[in-house]
Amino acid sequence: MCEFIILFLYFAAINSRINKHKYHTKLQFMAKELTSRSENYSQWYNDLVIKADLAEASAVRGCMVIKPYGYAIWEKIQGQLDRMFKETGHVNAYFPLFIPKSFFSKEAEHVEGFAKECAVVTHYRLRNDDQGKGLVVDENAKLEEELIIRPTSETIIWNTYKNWIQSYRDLPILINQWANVVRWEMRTRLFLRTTEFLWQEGHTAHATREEALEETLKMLQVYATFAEEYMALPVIKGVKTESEKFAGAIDTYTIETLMQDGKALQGGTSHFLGQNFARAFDVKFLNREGQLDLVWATSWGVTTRLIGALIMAHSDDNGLILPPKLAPIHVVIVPIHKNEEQLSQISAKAEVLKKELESKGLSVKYDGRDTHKPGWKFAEYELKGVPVRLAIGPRDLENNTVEVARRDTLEKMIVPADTVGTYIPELLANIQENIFRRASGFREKNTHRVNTWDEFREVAEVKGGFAYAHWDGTSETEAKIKEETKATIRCIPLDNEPEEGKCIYSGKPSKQRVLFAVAY
RNA sequence: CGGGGUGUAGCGCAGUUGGCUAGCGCGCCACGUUCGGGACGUGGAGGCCGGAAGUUCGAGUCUUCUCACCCCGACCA
Repeated sequence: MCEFIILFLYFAAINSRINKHKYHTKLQFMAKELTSRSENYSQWYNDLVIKADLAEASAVRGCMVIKPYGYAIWEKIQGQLDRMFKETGHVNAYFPLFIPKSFFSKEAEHVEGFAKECAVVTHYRLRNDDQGKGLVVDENAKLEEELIIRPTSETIIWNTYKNWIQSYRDLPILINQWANVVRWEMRTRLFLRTTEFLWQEGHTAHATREEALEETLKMLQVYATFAEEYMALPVIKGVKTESEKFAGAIDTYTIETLMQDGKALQGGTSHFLGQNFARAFDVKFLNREGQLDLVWATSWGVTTRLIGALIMAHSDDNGLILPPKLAPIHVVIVPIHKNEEQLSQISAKAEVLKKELESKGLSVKYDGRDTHKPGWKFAEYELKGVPVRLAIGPRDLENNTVEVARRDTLEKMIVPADTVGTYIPELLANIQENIFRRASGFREKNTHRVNTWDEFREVAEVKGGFAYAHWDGTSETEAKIKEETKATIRCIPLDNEPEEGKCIYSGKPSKQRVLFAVAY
């Protein structure tokens, strides 16, 4: 308690020192060449992915190259999620990219759901054509059984689990894998929907229904915590309707997020698979009572799509805004100098600050390149969403100060150089919080409780955002609503309060509101 | 997979009723002056005009086919 008070007073003292030197400037310039959100939101997104150097289209239709800066964000996401999976008792493993076609047909709903978008390997050899047509498929090298490139791994995994499980003592199995999957999509967009994408898929096996259900919800909560605390993205947890659930699941749980254009984006899913896959692959175990029983299953995943969510939730017309906890670079230091001598003095000072900040666990980049002017660098790092920028010029050398600029608000202030080591970590925490608060505020402003069909249509077709509305619980009504407005039921929220009402479409009685939105 | 659009230098574009050595801006390279919000000057490099076939004395330009990408629908994380 005593330490706490001392610490508090210490920070208060620093803050008052900073305030003396503080000035605010709201910057009005626009980043060159970046389409504004109001002009064309979807173009803004495309521009941003390219200009921030996150990814680009590849020579392969529908597939992207994730560039180093984009991949660095994915590595931050992976790193944190992997820690959280381990903390909840999971281990990593790896299963094959190829799945024998026959495995797929074993679970009826599952095939039904994925058959339309599978890439299939039919041959295993190429040869040089005798007629000079170049390299051709060797028809003599046809596979006995075609291989599917995994769109998801339930089938190969449950085929394997069958051999691992004999008794309740072999359970639970709590495995995750980091992998790539392929789903042959017609229309693709960088990060949001590509033919090949990276993801993580957890596959667990349990002795009881209760335990599997608990696992499903536990991992949903891991995703929700990750989204809110790391991505600074508020989520709504819920369960999918029959028509929106995973092919082969009993229930699909989801975290739903809202993007700046008013469209919803599913951030992660956790499936309660019941005994469906155990039945399909004949995975039985001897329970404590000495009876054979089918194993209970879950699976759960998030994909590189999260990077798309990160971009669309927070960024502005100047470029990316990354939450500090997922930013590859926390702080960039830019020198401002008139000559070589000044540059070397400033560099020396910058290196000291860099070391100090790095000792606090921050990732710091000093950009001492002489090939670009400071203004160019400012714009560049704003485009890339680096949360904090320090600028050091001759005036700062004289006054022993640095200029601190925060990316989320574009505010600039002068602070004493000696306080940087304590001030910056605080500022980063503050930015993380502010971004989350801003996204939450946006979501609140764009969440509507609607009671009539007209109100509903206005949200779906004009205003955008989430609509809480009564629904009669039938797939028919759900399909009609989608057909007429493009809005879908994102989920039935877990924290729903029961409420008597009438379905906005059919007028039939309803016991609760469900969450509707037009979605990505 | 249906409807619409675009392919000319790394990127964004111009290129006339078919005609001479295919241009412009940005970027790139060299040198110099600059550097507290995307600097400027001078010089330079860079093109099988998406690909194939055809019409023609002659094709970036006309015809056919093909491929890729973008936008709108159906499908999806």
